[in-house]
Amino acid sequence: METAELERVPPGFVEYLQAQGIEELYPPQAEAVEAGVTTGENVVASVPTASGKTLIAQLGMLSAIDRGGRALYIVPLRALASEKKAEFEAFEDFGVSVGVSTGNYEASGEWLAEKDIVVATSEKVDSLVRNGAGWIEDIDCVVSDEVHLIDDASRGPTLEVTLAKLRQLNPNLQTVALSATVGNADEIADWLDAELVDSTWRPIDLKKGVHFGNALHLDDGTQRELPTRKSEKQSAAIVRDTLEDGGSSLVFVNSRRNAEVAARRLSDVVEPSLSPEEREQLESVAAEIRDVSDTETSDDLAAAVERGGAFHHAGLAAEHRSLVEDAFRDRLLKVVSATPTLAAGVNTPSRRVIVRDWRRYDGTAGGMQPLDVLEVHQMMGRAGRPGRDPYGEAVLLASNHDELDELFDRYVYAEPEPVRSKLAAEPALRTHVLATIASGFARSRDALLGFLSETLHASQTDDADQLEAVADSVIEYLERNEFIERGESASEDVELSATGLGHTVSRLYLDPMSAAEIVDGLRDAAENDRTPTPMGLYHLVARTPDMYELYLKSGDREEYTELAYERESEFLGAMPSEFEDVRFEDWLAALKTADMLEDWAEEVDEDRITERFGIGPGDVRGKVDTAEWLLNAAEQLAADLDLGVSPAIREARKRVADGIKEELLELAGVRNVGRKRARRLFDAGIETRADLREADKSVVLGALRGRRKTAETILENAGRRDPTLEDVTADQDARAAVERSDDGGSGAGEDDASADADQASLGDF
DNA sequence: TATCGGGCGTTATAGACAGCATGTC
DNA sequence: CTATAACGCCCGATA
Repeated sequence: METAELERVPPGFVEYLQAQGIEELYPPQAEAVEAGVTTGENVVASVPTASGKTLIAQLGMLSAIDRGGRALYIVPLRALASEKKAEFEAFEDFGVSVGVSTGNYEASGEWLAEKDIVVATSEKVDSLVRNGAGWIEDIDCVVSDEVHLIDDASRGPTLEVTLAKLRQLNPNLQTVALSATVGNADEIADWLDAELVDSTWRPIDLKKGVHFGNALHLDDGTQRELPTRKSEKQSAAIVRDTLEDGGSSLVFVNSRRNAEVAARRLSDVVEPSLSPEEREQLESVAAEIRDVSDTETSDDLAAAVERGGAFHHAGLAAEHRSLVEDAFRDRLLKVVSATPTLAAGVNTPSRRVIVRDWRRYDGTAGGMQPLDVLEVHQMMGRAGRPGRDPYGEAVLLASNHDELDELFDRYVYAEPEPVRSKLAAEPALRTHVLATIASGFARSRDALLGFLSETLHASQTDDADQLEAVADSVIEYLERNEFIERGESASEDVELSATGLGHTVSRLYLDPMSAAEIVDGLRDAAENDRTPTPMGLYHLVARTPDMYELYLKSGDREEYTELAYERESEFLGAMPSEFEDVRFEDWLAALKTADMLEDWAEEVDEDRITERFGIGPGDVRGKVDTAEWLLNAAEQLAADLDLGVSPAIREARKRVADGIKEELLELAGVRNVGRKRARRLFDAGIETRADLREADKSVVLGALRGRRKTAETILENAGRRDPTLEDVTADQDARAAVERSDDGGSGAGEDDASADADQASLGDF
């Protein structure tokens, strides 16, 4: 089918496609049109990655918009939300507006009501539904990207419940679900009353294979010689081979450390082949990476990037990750070794994909477990860049002949697992049962069970008993913790309604178990008439299920047991017994997490923290972010319950959020003043907002290292009458002081280089 | 005498959503 | 309970 034949899409869209050289629809896309994506029909598309899924979604959304409707695009990751937004923004040329809504970006619900297309994460959509955003009911077409993630135990139920709610809110809603190739796409289609487009067609050929010894064995039965040199690893040989062919490689490994080690080694392979121009460009990417964070991880990454390689895992800061992704997409980086983050994230195609490790440590299973077929297929699906590579190649590595056969059976020829709902589990139902009751979707036990019968879970099981049993125990839990109340029991049914506290918990998007822990801890403090300390609060939020705790390493047990006794008086709620309580281990892990948060709020340097706790900059930022979020929730719970501890919580929250000691709170409240600037000003004797308004301008300028423009903005934000700094020279004492304490910080000031000379002489001394 | 390499025991193990109200170095 | 790779340490061989 030709794009010119497309109907029911906004004028301009066909031209937009043609401008990109798209004259003809791919077979799965044509199938989707036949199935009725453009006429409002529900469609489930189960097709390989990079086979034009997005266009199917666009056809659904744009035809809905053409009919005067609006569309919602649900993604699993924030990074994908930004990627999709950027992609859809091209539609603004023909009058289709786009907005994003994720936790950290563009929260305002009303503003989104104006947009034709809204991109959001599943949790955000769930939250919008809970908070009664009116415009959600006006959605005519919802797209669920990566719908197979319903299978994920921790986040899948949210997507499942959210889709069920959207469909209940608007019975005429068109649902377009995009899935990787899975074992049971037909079941998903049945659940959503959708037509199924099930295809294995790809625009570029994907060859899958296994490398063993000196040969690459491919799934079409052919073999290619690919020798490993002496003392060279298989992955190095394959990367070298790809390089000689002018392509890039993506290597999937099973741990962060393996990713870092592999990047170092594979950079050795890549480095000699770099051109001078490439070296120069890589050098500048490396500089940007070092700018993101001053940590060992950051330095190691920059060192690899300079040599044409990189690693990629969740210990990296988000900016690190996008720098690596962009440089790899631009073909500047020739090899990236990554943990599975990259397989699920933004689009990073590569000529060759090497799945080096196919087993991963899993503590709950007690050792190494093979990866799911679906996961390996997702990794392999990254092979082959449309329009750039003639084909893609995905390779597993075997170390012996038996493994060669095993890998072919297990992954190359294997069907992916079916998607199974994980809804019938207490943690998932705890939060969704409360939300369903609080937002009025169900006002009784029967209504609740009725709603649950519309989920994928119900369509996948014959007897509803299990779900019902879990739901009942969750109802009991929620009632015991005063989140819901039972009302009249009319005949067999029981009325259910949320308490004020329950509404707050649902609105804050907290796991009820986290809320219960927080409420208990805060009540304990209030009853004993104690003002909680920051450490007490950090520990309180660190031990909730919403915080992913740091892992206890060997030796940590002793260290943190000691710390626990040392600071026993600060903890909110009873400390479990060191000898009798199995929860002690978890409680200690939370203490380690709290200790890290306290370090951050005590202005300990990022690189000291990452070194001390054995984590990356991405972990620090992630935990700080979560703590900030949970402390905000705690503050609102405290206010709701009138516990009188809100000011202490607010202070602790601000301190982790900005990473500052108490004395800097006021300064950091000024716009454009963060952790570092506040410290510099304070050390120069400017301790308050009033000081900022009255202090000697040259001292302010000196403390801010002679950055005139920054200093002016800050003075203005502090409310200074006459913020101009013309004719003011930086106070050299103040300046020298900050540069000394910055420990050789990189900067020359904007206006003169003489400060560099000063610094050098100080350094020599 | 300094350096290298093998053998062996020890150690550690992927990921990342949400509230609220706007801005770090 | 299941694995694997990297690393630190010790020892002995080597230039």
